[in-house]
Amino acid sequence: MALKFPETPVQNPGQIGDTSASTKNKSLPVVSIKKVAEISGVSIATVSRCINDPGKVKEKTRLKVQEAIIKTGYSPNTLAQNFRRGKTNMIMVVLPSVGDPFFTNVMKGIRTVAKANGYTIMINETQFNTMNADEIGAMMVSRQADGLILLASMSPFGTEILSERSHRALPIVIGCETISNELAAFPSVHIDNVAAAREATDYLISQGHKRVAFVSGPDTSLLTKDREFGYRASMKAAHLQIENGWIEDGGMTIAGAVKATRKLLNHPHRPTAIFCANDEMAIGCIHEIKQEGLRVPDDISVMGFDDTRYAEMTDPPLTTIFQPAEEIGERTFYRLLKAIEGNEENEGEPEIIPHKLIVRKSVGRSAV
Amino acid sequence: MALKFPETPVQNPGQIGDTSASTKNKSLPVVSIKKVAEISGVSIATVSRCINDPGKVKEKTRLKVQEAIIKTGYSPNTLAQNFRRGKTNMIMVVLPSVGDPFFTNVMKGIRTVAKANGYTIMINETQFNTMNADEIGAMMVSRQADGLILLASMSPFGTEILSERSHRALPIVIGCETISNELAAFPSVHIDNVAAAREATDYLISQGHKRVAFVSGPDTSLLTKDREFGYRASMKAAHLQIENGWIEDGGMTIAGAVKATRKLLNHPHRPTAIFCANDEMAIGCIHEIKQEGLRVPDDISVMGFDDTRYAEMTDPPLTTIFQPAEEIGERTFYRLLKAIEGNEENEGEPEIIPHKLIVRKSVGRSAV
DNA sequence: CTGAAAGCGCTTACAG
DNA sequence: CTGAAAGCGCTTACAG
Repeated sequence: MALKFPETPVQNPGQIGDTSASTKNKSLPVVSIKKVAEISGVSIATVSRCINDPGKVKEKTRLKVQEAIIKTGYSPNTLAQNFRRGKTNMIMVVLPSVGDPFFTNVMKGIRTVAKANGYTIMINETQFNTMNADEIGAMMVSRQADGLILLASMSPFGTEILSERSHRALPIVIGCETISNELAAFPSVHIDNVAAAREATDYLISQGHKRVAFVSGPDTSLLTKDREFGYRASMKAAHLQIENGWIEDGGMTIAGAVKATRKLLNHPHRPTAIFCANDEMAIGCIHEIKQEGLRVPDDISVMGFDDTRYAEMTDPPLTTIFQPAEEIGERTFYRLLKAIEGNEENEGEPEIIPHKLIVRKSVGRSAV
Repeated sequence: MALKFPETPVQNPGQIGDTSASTKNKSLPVVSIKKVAEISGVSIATVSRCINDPGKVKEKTRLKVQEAIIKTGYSPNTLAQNFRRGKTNMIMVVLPSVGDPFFTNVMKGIRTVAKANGYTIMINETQFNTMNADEIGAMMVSRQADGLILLASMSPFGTEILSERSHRALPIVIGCETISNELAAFPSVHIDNVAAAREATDYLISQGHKRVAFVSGPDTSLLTKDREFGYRASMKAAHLQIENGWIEDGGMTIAGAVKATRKLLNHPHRPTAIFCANDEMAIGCIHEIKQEGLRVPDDISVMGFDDTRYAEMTDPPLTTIFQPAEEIGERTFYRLLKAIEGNEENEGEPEIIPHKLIVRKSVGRSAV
């Protein structure tokens, strides 16, 4: 079995420490700690102390060094610091897409706690691609961050590798996403997607709906599967049948939901209510229903999931499940912090955050 | 981040490396190049060559090393590599907020070109705070990325520092945002916001509107100022007066726009058309207009800006200005690449990407 | 094709 | 309070 070596070797990396300014690239030579030491007439150790532990340095020395730092415009080479310390004080958040409104508040929560603990956040988007184990593994071993928060869906395939590796590389916490058995060893923070979806469907049924359809995400999304599972459980408990074609994949996007909705509207047994696995799809769903000349909720009711800021903006305003995104973010970071510090106590235990049904105007009583 | 991750899972990880595992933190000692060299009976230089320039190594040696790499689960310490090479192959993108739909396609464009050139993207959000020169400066000197793409608004205050710094640290390209004089030395890629806003306003006027209001972003946003400028220019050219209170700050958010719209609706000379500086605010604006029992566009017309994926979803669908977000992203990265390579030729020259007026249904003929 | 060695810029015990 | 020195893990001329 062949090892994966980098496809492109580094070309002409240039001479490090070369002080001759190139003609093309105008950047001046970067000042190192050595230069500062030289100018201020102390050792590099002392310069380092002035920056990292000023209390240990005599006032007079410190001022001398400070002056040299200002004069030279010196700033420590973070690359060298990180390398030397074996720590970056940076954590990486992996999410599906930067433009997904759901993550606004998750990030807010993460950032709040991160900032308070001296960590910088870097975001990496998968751009809707399901992360595979290799990609996550690569991040884990890259050491470019002290920990990893995974908010993106993972391909269930090959994830066993991770649990094995997890003990030799970066701490990981999984947020929002439901996790597979293979990843059960990782800490996770999320709502109970099954229960929430069940509650949503129960509500639709309580409004007299008997023909309830479900717009799901892609098969690879465990989270979606959980929501689908909750929907199925609710229907079953109410002795309602799910007809063939009532579950359509909307790909978690507006465009996908529009297509899925079109199919549902053309279904021989047209549903009276459509439960979308996220608000984004509910937006597309409502749009398509109206496009077909039908009314929401008079003709068809629509239920969303997430309660993003757009949920209140749809016409009619969307009835949906609220996920406490900010809180999930906060807790996710908190647990990562514990894992980084080696103090994570409930490692394998998922932390369940309560959700809430938000009743607005997109669900009405069934006409049939 | 270099994606170097052996495809093969580690065998018997417990037996590898020394066994001084701490009790609390379960992570095993990480394997270094030295260990691999030892096991395969070659020098670390050769191990390094196997990874970075396999062509230079004898087949037989390579296989031996490969075996040791697989056996140990070795993966190069990226921190050390980056430090040693003085290069990260990573570029950092700074944007205002994760969850802003506008950036979906900008990022898509950036990522496409970045990937093709072997760069990894890291995203940093300012979380709606205007970046100040110091923050940008800190990123620039941190060397944690090879270049910086700024998509967030910058406080105009203190930016002179940057132009000074720019010649001693990271290459920067500014995308989407209009730039101030102080930053004029940086390459930038954006649409002509003044012209686009003028065109939008001209269109409203062409539909018979004489009382046109403008919902702006915060004062710190140059981009918004440009759009406001275009609006003013159009009104002036049509000899239409802008009444006091017709320009309201909506903070670029839905909530802000709702408030701004409320004020506009209560204005003694109520506008017949409202031009919002972005789609996000237009969504809030339409919502508030309907909330007040008025119709769009029958009673009041609404114009957006950006043409995000939600523009088509509003009811009525939003008439707006299309920004070729993906193209902006591509061009922005391309210019950054040139700057990193020291080949940027039109450094100070902004690159203007064409915009387009998209007519949907939120603007009608003025009733008055 | 391979190894010994220098060195990237920093931090930190250690000794004074 | 300060300096000399070791060393983090890697890459790469240089010499063979």
